[in-house]
Amino acid sequence: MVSIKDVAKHAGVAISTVSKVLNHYPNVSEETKKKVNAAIQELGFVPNSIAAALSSKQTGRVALLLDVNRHVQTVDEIPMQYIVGAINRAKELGMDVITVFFTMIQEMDVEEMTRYFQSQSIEGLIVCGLSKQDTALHKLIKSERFKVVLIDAPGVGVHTSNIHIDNTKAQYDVAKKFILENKAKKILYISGKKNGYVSEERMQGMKQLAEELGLTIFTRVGNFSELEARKITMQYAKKRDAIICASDMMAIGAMKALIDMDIYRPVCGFDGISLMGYAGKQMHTVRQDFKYLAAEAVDEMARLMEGHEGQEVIVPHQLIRIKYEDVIS
Amino acid sequence: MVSIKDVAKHAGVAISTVSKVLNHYPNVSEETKKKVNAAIQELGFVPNSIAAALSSKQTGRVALLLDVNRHVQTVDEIPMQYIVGAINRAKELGMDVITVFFTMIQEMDVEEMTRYFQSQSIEGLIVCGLSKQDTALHKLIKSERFKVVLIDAPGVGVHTSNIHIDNTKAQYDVAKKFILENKAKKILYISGKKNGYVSEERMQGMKQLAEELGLTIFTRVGNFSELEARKITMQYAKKRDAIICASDMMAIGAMKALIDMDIYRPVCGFDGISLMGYAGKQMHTVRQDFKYLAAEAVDEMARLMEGHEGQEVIVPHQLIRIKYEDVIS
DNA sequence: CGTTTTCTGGAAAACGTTTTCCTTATCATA
DNA sequence: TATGATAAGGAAAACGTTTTCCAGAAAACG
Repeated sequence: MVSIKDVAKHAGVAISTVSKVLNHYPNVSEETKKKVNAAIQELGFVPNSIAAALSSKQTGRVALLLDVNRHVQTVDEIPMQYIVGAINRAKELGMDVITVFFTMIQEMDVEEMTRYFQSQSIEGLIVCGLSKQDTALHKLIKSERFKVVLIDAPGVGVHTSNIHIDNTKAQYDVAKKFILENKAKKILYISGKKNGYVSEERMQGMKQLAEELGLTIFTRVGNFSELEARKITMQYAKKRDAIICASDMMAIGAMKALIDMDIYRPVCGFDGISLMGYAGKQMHTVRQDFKYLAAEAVDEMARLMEGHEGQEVIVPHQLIRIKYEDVIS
Repeated sequence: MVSIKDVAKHAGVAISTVSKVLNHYPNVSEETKKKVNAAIQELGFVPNSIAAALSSKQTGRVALLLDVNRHVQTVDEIPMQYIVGAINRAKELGMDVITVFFTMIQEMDVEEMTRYFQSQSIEGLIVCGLSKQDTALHKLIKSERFKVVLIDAPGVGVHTSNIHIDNTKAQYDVAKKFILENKAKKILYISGKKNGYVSEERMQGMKQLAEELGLTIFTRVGNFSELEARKITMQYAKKRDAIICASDMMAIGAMKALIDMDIYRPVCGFDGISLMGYAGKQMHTVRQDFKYLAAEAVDEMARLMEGHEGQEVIVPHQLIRIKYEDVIS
């Protein structure tokens, strides 16, 4: 393995000089730079990032934390979008590769997590879909031992940023459009997780809307589960004239139930996943660009690593009517 | 940051002794072990894997290479299955973190890849969906600089294993069952990628079957593309009485086309993806357990890293009739 | 012409481990 | 009792960088 040492010898300079060239230090003459670069070329030198990390105490390693519950459902495309978005952006930034973790977040304690990340020399955490019960993770974040970017959860600190769409407004807007268009009066709202941040925000949007329109909205907790939404629909849809779901997966569950019951009710979703295009007719929904969200999260992480303070970032969303033609590539 | 040095001092032993305890060396007395472990506990010592890697020249780092063409289609769940399967198994084995790469395999050259993996101190590559044109990657593999496990591509060497189902047999079996059950005579076969290994194997299965049944099978290259399969179906389905596709995504494309054309033809797929359950009626297909496949690939990588020679691993598949109820969780 | 400042580049410590030798001490064997 | 074998643990080099500090040369200044 050819090292910086060999390069130094071959170029007739000191080790430190090679390092300076490698890291684009200012105080190296053009001439020396050329010599060193020539030596690098000739010897086929490749810097060893492990050694660099050890020496500089900076690994640039970031972990992407995904909730294990999400991909039990294999059709859920959102985690993949996060991964693709994050990794690609990380590469663009020359940031060290992102490692993906599927943690049973609920089951780990702070100690264990800290130990793990520390031993892996991970400096930053991008956390997707944190909920209130994840106490250990909350503690970890508060400890400010790591830079943290939260996707879809609140929290700002010196080392903590968060990024998400305006869920309240999005739910309000899409539901309003949907309700007015369908002249719906008796809404069944299937909400997300109890204690989930986004769930509560979306619920808030529904409440605002209900008040504004003078409607009472019948709500059931669907837990972001397709199956649960299906059951709820089975049970309550007959007496309602429209169904609004806090996620597309639940909207799919609802639609499947309606088909089984052989009745028609308009359904409104949330997320804008491609699967919608396969599963049903066209449908009102909120389109979130998860890849973009993750890419922005990485950018935000980069900011934190440069020493900036945490902040809240709101990314835009779109109201769409999704259908098969939109998702086929 | 408390280091091995601090532990040594606190326990009143030498640095090397602590290291030996950490790595379960045999020649350490129980007494010393206890002292050291106590010190580790008291100081909250966490070993630094970066330093260990540098010193031992063993990182245990493995990269999972996924073809970028695959997840342009956001609904393709297979890459995610690979990721989950591989990462979870890696964790079980205590193997070092798996890094996920989305490569435009065709566009990379050997130098670039080698440099990248070398600089990241990556020792093993799990490659998914290699095809014949990927010359650079082929060179890289032949160079035997890295341990390689190929998923769905042939190749065995001292440092190279491969793992896959028996594609020929699977295609033969599922097609036979499908054809006999539907009493089909005029088959349209939509094949995978030209020059793709699995595509050719599956094609081989079809040929065997055609010969055996005395049928001529009309084949078109679908390139594993839903859209392409849709077009092919539009063009040729009328004159055929059944459609067999080399992948479920293409089967979905075909079914969508049939709906648009308002004609019925039985369709046979391959892969057993959950999306099938959402997109259509029930359908014959071959179920591959991609998570398991990836997990086995990681096991195989572990074997290679222990110094064993490469080998070919065939994993089992299942013939199934997939439907919505099977995939909803 | 002497003095200070600015530029370059080198020497060496440091990062936190692993690993290879050595040195004792203990023990069994002849 | 002498001799070798074995067990336990220590000292120090090595891994490949970064980074701090220092030295010398050249340039700028008065």
